[in-house]
Amino acid sequence: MMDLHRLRLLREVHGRGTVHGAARALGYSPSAISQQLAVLERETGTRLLERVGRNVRLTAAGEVLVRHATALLEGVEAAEAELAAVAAGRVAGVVRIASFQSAFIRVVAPAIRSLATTHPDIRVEAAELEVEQAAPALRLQQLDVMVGDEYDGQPRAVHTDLHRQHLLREQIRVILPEDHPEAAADRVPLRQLADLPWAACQPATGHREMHVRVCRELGGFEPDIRYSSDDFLILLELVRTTGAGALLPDLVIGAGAPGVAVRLPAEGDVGRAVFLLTRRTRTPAVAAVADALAAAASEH
Amino acid sequence: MMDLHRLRLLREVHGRGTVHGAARALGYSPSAISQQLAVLERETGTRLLERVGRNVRLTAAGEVLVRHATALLEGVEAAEAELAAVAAGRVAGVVRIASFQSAFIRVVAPAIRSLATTHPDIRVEAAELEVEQAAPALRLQQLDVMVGDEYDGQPRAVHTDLHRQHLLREQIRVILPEDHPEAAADRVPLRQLADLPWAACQPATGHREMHVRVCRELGGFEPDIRYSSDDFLILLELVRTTGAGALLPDLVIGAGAPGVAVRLPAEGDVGRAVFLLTRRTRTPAVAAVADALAAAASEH
DNA sequence: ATCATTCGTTCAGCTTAGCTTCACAATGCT
DNA sequence: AGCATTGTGAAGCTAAGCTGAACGAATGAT
Repeated sequence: MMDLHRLRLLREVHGRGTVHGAARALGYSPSAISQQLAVLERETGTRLLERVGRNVRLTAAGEVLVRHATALLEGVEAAEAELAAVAAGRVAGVVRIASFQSAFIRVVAPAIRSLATTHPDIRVEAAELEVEQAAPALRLQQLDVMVGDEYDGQPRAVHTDLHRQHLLREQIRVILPEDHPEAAADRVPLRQLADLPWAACQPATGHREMHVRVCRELGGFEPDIRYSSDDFLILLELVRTTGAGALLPDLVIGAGAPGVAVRLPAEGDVGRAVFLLTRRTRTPAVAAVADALAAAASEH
Repeated sequence: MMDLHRLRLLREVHGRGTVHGAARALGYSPSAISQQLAVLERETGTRLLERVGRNVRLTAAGEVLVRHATALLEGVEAAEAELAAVAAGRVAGVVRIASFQSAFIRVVAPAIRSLATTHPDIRVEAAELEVEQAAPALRLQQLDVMVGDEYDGQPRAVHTDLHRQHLLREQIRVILPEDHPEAAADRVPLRQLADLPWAACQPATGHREMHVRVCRELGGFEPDIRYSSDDFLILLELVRTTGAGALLPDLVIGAGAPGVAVRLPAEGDVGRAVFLLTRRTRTPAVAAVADALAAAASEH
């Protein structure tokens, strides 16, 4: 078992370039450093230092080891910091979140904001990422929380080894140009919109499949999807400027969208569920983040 | 400074749930474990264990520490493994590459293939990622090598702290439907293609800007970009099926594309440079990967 | 060319971290 | 109640790891 103390000495020698310098910096005699590094070489069966002039330089193997050493020592510092925070009764740690766009804006961002005051020792890292890519990352510990969506009638893959928590349910709205004749009524019959050009996400996405399915089942027509983008905000903008229609969940609309009409389909309700996924064993920090996300979601 | 040995004992106790079990497993007396953990508690100023019945259980702080401990111990194992490989004269380590799509297929993938035999101890992780996002990741050590592209006349941001290495230069080709009248000649005058619908990448990408600029400068017209995707293979398919045109670099074409005509613009040459970026201090493993990428690139 | 200085390493000697053994209190099974 | 099993503490021993002195090699000043 490699010893951290020896690695610290090695790193210091690498940083200062001389054994004496490292000894002075760490409050040891040069002899101690030399002996410990000799032990490290014996343990690993590798030459780590070579003399050059009256100084020493690390060998290639030494460089390799020093890289790992710095990483490990940083890890120790992180451990000490988190432990100190936990000991003081606060929840701490790094939590990495992945989310799709609209939940990112409406749920994740507000949650991060409130966590900054309720749990200042939790460092949240967030990225926009698709659900399908995120599940493996969750298992590999590269990710701690992921926020996913699931349209009615299009169940996602079930991950029995992961913990799923419901966040919110929302309605799918019909988005029309303000001056569209059908925009007068509160509920819009989809079958009247068979000739409308549509804006939707790229093929092979949940939203695109939902769009096509809803038009077929409730509207009885094949939609003419003329514009596509995976960016919901762009879809909204496309409706406003090109006069196309769109089917968008509540989260995208938020408080309301200027320049477009937001209606419900007359034929029936279509919904979307938003949920979060974590590993089954939650750290306190992950639990706190999950709670904050649930609270932010309940605002909608 | 926290000691790895104590952390190992803590982890073992956590895993087995009893001090005696951990002692048996590690070949110590139970007393030794107990004493070392007491020292750890004193050092950190935290209670890590609590008695439950005649066994012990970790406190919340203990759980936190044990999580860091396992990560650190894994790090030590990785260090030992890499050091052993290096000592045996082989180059080892984990190298993370980011690349854009076409270089991924034509350069990165073949390089990975050849590295598997020339350097079996290098573990290569590769992801498709855009250049602009990758430079910060490179600095943060989340990434080791990135492959980027640069169209003539559209220089990328200069990163003086990173090392840039030229990989290859390629021509931009005019891709036409096979039955297009201009496809008869070897070199196609762009000005004859002013009325052609075009397929190109999304707005605000290097390729899209190049496309518009080339049409304006060499062709003297504003292109009617009707189809857009950031996936070059989709663009190629769009040309084959919809009859649109495209401007694509050699790497996308590869050995040749069935069903379309690949020509050069008559008005002059447009090129694209492909390069790689690493941090200035390269580890042997990163250097080996860079060499393999350069070799794979020289095939084109 | 010579000498003083600085460097890294080695050896002897000492201190103490860390182990074992033994003893003891607390718990749970029969 | 009796007994095995658990975790912890005290005493004592071994060896890891430190200091200080001595030595050879390299460098820079004179």
